[in-house]
Amino acid sequence: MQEKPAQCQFVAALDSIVGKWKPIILYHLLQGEPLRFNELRRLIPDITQRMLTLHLRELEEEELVSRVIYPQIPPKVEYSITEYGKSLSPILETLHQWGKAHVERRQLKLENNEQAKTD
Amino acid sequence: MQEKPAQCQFVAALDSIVGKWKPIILYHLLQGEPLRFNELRRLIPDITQRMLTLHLRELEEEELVSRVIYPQIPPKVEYSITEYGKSLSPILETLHQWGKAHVERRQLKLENNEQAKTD
DNA sequence: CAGCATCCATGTTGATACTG
DNA sequence: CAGTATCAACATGGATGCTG
Repeated sequence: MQEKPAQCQFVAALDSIVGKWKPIILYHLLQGEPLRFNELRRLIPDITQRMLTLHLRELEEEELVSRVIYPQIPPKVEYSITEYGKSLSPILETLHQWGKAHVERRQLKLENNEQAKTD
Repeated sequence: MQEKPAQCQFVAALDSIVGKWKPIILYHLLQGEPLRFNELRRLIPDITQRMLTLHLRELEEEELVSRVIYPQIPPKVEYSITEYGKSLSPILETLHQWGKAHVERRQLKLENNEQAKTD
């Protein structure tokens, strides 16, 4: 632990966040409303059933998301962000802001390249 | 782009940061001093030559890191953080803080479980 | 010193079909 | 509705040997 202290924390944090769909799942749940399985699917059109299940299980395992089952037919399951999960909000927000700027910057570069060609 | 705006930014941001070793590489370069290839290897003992090369190339590609070659024998190459790369600092810092708390929390839970057993 | 090339092991995600 | 199971594809990382 002593010889690679910084790395541990990064890895621990990133493990909770990475996974192709975790940030976007957390993002939606951080809006505050509990969401049902199929509601999440609709909000994240490209995700497969399988990956949504897997990632939700992992987030639940880490106590970032809570899962409430209503024992009824048809089944109803609601996912919501936990108090602990809310502590991720600053990270997600920072990532979101930076990502936005990053995309815009990349876009600008492409446009400049196009411009250079026609000059 | 319109139907999944949030996702794009997250993915864009995370792409720049993930990769098993990127955060730790950026972390070291963010200290300010330019570092040579083998200096980075020493600072990150577990990384392989291959991965250090690959990740540095990707970071360079995104203009987060700059690579300066001194044409001499033996070769000398220095890597340093770019101005743009410095904009990642808040993200890395936030991740680092959260990761630290996350690890401590997990540790606490384990201890409590041990405690429960002996009770 | 600072790499590149090759091959291989593993992990992650996707496609598809099926179920209480 | 909210999953599970299985198989296949692809991405990521590691080990090793070689080079200007």
